[in-house]
Amino acid sequence: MILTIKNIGLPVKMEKFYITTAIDYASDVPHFGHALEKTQADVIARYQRFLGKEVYFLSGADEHGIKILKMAEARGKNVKDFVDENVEMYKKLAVALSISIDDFIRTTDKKRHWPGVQSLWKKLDDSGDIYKAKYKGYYCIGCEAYITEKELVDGKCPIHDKEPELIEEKNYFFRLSKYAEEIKNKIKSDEFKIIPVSRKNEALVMLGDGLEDISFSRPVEKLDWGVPVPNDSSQIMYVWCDALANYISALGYGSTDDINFAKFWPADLHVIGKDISRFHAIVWPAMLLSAGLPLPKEILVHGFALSGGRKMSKTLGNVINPFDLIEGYGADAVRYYLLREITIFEDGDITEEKFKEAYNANLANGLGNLTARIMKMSEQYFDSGHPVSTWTLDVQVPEDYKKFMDDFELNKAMDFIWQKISDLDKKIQETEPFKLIKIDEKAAKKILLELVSGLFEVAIMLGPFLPETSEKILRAIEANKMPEPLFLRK
RNA sequence: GCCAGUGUAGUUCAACGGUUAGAACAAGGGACUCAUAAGCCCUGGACAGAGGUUCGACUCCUCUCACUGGCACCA
Repeated sequence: MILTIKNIGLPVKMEKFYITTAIDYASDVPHFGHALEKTQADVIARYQRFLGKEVYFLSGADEHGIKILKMAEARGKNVKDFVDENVEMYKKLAVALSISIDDFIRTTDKKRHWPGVQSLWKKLDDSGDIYKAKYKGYYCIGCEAYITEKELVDGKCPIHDKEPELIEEKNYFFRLSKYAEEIKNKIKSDEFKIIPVSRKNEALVMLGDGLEDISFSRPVEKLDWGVPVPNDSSQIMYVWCDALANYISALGYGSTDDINFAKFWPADLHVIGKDISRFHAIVWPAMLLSAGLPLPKEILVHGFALSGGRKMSKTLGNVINPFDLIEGYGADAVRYYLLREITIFEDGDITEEKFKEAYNANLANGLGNLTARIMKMSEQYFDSGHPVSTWTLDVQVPEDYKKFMDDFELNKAMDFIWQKISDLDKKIQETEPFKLIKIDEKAAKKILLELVSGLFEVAIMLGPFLPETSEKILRAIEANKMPEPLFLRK
């Protein structure tokens, strides 16, 4: 690419930026919500790279736990094969959506993940925050698992219609209670920042009356699909230590090669869903404090994607498969919808009708058509005498755009870009260069140059959002050629 | 149940204690033609309900209704 961007304020020293998504539970294939979170995180990662930072973008899979064991069993599959297949689909989704992850960590990875998890456990233990105690719970023999009181229907397991036994067992607990005050202060002061503010307030409410210690392991005879507790073969780690540790195990924490850990930790941003905000706002920081590690700088809690205003569910028949949509409209079109039509901090809605409407209005008629009309004129009017590569396209990224991006207001940044697109359409209408060219060639070319510059600016701003499309537009400008239609009307 | 939040045109969102409550998409109409029958211009359409505070409320308060989130060792 010959085109260069001037004046975007590249920092002198290369800053690092460590960003993560949640690791996805490999009990099933990915659904629309996974596509949402990955895409949101991807835009932030791409924007940070654009700012000149050295970005480490991590995603991964959470593959342990009783639920996965059951699911595999129900499908008559070996657990390992079962998670392998599902994880493959998550990786496929990332590729299909152009998610620019640098790394993908799996909790079943004994070489990369387990050493980190076990090191972390030992650290917590060294701090005196791990202790053995009795755990009481309702155990359903049919399920071979504990079920929560809330799951009970008339005091019975809803699946087996049997009363569960109240049993006690010994397992390890983590002294979560010890860190409530410290975490509260860090959240309050934004030293550990939770956005949006509504989630921050929720976290503070949860911390309000202190915390109870949490169960951190399970007896191996109840659950053997997980990471073993160090120095106690009778216990397997429960989800907290195992899953949350992915953020540091991926960087080599606790292994011989921890260069990345030294370089990238603490995380600059954990992108997570509202369903797991408690674990990231409270449990994870407590573990880090206990281990003497710095807390992540920020966590971003996003909403969910609904379909027709309701949760997607097979029974309702409103499930939208991300792969189908990508196949039908292309990755950038799906990204467009996820990033603009769904507000990052709130729940958003998607239906095929809405998707198609937004696609036609904004991608085909808006961006695609604008690119075609500008580039057609450019191709025609700037022929041999105007080699495009010598143009000076001095484009600054507007402050408004930067502000929205820095605040993670992705849909507003998109709105801003589309305002530009609309302005350019109006400008063509008002100045009519296609008529002017016959009367005053010089004036027409001047206007056209402005239009191409405007399109260039749009393409640059679009980079983190629609990488493929941005690239196509930049190439078209560089070649001074009207490209193939970017988005065909559907 | 408790705590917090939301409720504005068909849809998604905006705004402010005070001239005719903005925008986008969708709908209807018009002039154009560089373009993907796209774009541009014009038009119709809304403050959940009931009280109250105020000279005046969509904006503040109370109640009602609806929805959402949190208060879970569900991942």
